[in-house]
Amino acid sequence: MRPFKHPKIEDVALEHVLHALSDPLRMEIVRQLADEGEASCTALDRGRPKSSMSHHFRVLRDAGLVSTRNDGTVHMNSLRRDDLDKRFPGLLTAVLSNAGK
Amino acid sequence: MRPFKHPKIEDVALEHVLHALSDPLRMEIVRQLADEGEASCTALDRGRPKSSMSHHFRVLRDAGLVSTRNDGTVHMNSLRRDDLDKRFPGLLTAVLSNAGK
DNA sequence: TCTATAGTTCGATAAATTTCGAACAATAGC
DNA sequence: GCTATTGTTCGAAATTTATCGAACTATAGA
Repeated sequence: MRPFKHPKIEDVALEHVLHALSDPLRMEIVRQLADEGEASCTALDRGRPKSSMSHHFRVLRDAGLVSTRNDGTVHMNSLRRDDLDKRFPGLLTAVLSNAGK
Repeated sequence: MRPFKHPKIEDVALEHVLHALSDPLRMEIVRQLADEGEASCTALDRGRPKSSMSHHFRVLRDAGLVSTRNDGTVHMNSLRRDDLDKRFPGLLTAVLSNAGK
């Protein structure tokens, strides 16, 4: 499996970030990544099938929120926090501090 | 025309706010309301038909972002900034300071 | 090489969203 | 009451999104 394509942070649109975060499952994923650092896809499913999770991680990657690296058979996902803080100062902090509401 | 129903601010979900803001036209509306205070629906259309604007304003109202009051035949819309700042501290500021990106 | 594991991709279906014209409702002003 | 203005509601079509099973790919380890 080839490494994934991640958008350059300057190409990331606020609109896409907000859309990615407007799904409860994706918000929960982002929240957990913020709390716990890296995580594999299966570590964050909630009994949902792999194909659904794969879809959501792709949305998060395409929106510039998440970075995925290959480690053996496992895909480790992490929040692109530094990138996002640079591109949209204060946004992630505000969102995460209000997440779950 | 009866006054509109606006959700109580404590019933507003972050998820719905982010979804409402993930549309470029709605983001632009919110941005202008933040800049210029109240505005009528037609003042913010961009050549779009009335029914489309009405739809977007309804999404914004239902998401708790916008308040609409009746003034004669005109509907004046304003951002529920105080309510939103209370419910989601820092969120609107962060979004608006990054809007347009 | 064989097998188990992790995740992607494909295809189909269902649900939600966007868009806009047309008909309708409410108010202001004459 | 009549008319113009503002905006809503309805209905339909087009697009996007979510969901999930099934087939497939890639890697680790025995």
